[in-house]
Amino acid sequence: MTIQGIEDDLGWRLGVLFRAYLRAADAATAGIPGDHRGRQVLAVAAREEPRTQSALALRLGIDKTVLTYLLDALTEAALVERQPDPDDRRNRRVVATARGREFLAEADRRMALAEDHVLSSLGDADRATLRALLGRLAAGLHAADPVDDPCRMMMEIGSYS
Amino acid sequence: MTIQGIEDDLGWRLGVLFRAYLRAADAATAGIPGDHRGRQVLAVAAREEPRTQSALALRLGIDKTVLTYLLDALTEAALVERQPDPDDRRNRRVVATARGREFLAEADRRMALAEDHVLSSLGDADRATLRALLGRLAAGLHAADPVDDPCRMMMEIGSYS
DNA sequence: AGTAGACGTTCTGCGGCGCAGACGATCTGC
DNA sequence: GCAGATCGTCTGCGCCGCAGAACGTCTACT
Repeated sequence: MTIQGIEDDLGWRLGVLFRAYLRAADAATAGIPGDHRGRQVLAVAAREEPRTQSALALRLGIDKTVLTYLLDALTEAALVERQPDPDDRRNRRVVATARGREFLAEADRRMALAEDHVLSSLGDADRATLRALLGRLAAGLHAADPVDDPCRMMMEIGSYS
Repeated sequence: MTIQGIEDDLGWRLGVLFRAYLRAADAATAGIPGDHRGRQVLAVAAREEPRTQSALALRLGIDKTVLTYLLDALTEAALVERQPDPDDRRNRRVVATARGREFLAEADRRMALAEDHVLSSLGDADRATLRALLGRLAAGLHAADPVDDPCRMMMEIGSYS
């Protein structure tokens, strides 16, 4: 009924959704160091075994300095290990331990429930549609991510006022 | 091709999208104190004139202590004013100045371009679908927000391990 | 072989923000 | 009037993104 309320704002919608997701995800991953981020690190470590920590951080979109102490915590909990790369001793391969894989399986089970909780406003078909659209969008954005400088976008938009 | 890559994760997709949106939005709102958050405050102030700062903060999902210095910056730039409420002198009504409304109109124009940039992977029909789904989702989540304690969700999920 | 530059990881410092707690000013119910 | 609640502000804590430096390691060039 409002002329143009804030709920029409894409940023507001994304913010509300993202915050709700974060709270649900952190509740579902309580017990894993780093909560939802720890689970994401664990998931990539278990399923992709990235060659370098930088690659892992870039993939997750988190800062490499944050990944350092996230890995410290996960290592201390014996969920992952930093293995020296014999081919290039600068690199640290991050691999999940057996215990880490168990935690990941349990965390994934709980995350599925948390996601259902967040998406509970939508029916099954709409959830699938939303996931698909988000997937295409994120894939495109992540591919363009390293190159995506605001400067170029600003050139499209033009200077202020 | 991966068995279950991280790009299948809802959280990863949301994170990539949200971060991309934030960067685009902050670039588009450069010049407004508080960047994209300043614009949101300005938008609510101009279009809804909330009775209290608490209501404004709750509506935007930001912390009231953050809103305090966001309003300080916006006030110093003469975009909004804190007006004492004659009915209840504890409250501060936040209203946009004429200059604030001009800035908001310009910012909205630039934000529309920034959104197009973020959503450029999608066709017009898919963008509309995504916006609609996000709108329903955010509306439901925001309505449940104040009551949405992780504890209740955890009861649905069950205890760990 | 030797050296300069590039790369990966870690550490430090800065700034922003969510969160909890405290405080003064103000309103409301008894 | 007075106790308790509410609103706005301030302070302190912790997390995280970002920039920069330091150190070990690899690569390329001479």
